[in-house]
Amino acid sequence: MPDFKAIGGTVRQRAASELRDRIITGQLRPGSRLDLDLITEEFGTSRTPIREALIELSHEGLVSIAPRSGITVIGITWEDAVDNFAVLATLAGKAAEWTAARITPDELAELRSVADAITGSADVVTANWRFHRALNRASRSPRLLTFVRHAVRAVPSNYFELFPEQEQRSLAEHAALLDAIGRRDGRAARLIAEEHVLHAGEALGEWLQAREREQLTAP
Amino acid sequence: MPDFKAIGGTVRQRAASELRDRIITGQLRPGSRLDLDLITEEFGTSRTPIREALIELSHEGLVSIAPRSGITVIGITWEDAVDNFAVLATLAGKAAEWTAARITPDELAELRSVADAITGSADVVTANWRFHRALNRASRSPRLLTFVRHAVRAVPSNYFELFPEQEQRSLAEHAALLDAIGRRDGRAARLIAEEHVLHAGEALGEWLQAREREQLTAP
DNA sequence: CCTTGAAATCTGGCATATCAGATATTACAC
DNA sequence: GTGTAATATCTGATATGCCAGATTTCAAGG
Repeated sequence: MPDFKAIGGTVRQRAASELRDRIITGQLRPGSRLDLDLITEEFGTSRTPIREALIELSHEGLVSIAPRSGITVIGITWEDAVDNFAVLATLAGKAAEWTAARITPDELAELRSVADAITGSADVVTANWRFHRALNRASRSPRLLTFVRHAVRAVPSNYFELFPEQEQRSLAEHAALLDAIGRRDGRAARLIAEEHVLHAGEALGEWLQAREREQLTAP
Repeated sequence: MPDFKAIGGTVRQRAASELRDRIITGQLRPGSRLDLDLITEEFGTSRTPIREALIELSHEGLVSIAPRSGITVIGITWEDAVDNFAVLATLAGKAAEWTAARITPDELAELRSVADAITGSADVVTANWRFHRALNRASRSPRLLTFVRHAVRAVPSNYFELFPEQEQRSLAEHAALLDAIGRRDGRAARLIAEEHVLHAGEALGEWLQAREREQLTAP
């Protein structure tokens, strides 16, 4: 979960982050066309960094760029968002599996303490994020991490602050996961991690679905 | 498996494709620095498209761009390449699961005929690619497809032509997969597809490992 | 000899102008 | 009215040039 609230250094990164969020949150509707010069004007910069930000989003499947023709928002439906979370769950499962196989005793101890730090933390969201980051990193797979990054980017940036009520179940799942990793049971770790993330995805799906109904009712 | 031998239209796409291949195949070694102006000169274009191509590769985790400092090849070790294939296997498994749940009878019939067309085809590689593409598309998940694309891009472009001896096992696995999908057994489809791709990954791993030993022996 | 800091230099980020493919428009023939 | 081809226009792609942050160099001070 990189770039978490980190609004990057370069104009390009900031623009990509901002535009991504507008698409993911539905401010920019699928099918709508984007005017490069208009965005340029809004951001008060030149076209180059905006253009490059949009190229980035096109690789993420959020917009479609037709050479010398136009830029169209593809966006993600709420079904897509749930799919994305399911993919994230699959990736997290694989990460947990590899972590179980590759983690060192020191890292495991560290991971446990990071997990314990979530309880009673003033900033549960960040603490939780740290846990998952440590977990993923322990997989020692830079390749896998790039995929996790992509999946996390497609999650609305404010999502992780939305469901505090999930906290109890989440903590229990963390404990079970750590237990499996401690036993070096990769298969179990994979299943638990996958379910864990999937649960969060289902909650997101319900929220998005409800919001879509609202928007249809009172546009 | 998109962009298969499609060397894109724009300079940026061609450059990205070419540079990616040099990194993946090891022509550009990890740790080596890239000179933007040098590459520009080689491609006979301006810096903009080359720069954008490198930005793309940085998102794929293949190079590291330090703002106003330098561009360094990260590359992928052969362990990374195997990891990448394992990720692809995981994604393919998920795609097969969803395909089993979402495929229409028409699509299934079409998929069977595409599978049959592999046997005795003059171009087995392309026929095989078509099958996997159809399989993935039937999952009806644009999100998942973007991830599959990313994973496929990190596979050496000539890899799929390297191991004809795998053909028999491959065909048997395709049949088993189609059978599972026909039964709408998502769980089985996922397992079979995952194993299927993993087998290919293992072969790649052995090949890369052998090549690395060669290079260490006679550099 | 090591530290420090200022200047030279290197490098990518950004701004701007121009180019070319794609699309829309218009005029004309039928 | 319909089809078509010439043309005007729109839009991203590319070429250049300049700028600022990062790094290196090197000399002065200790």
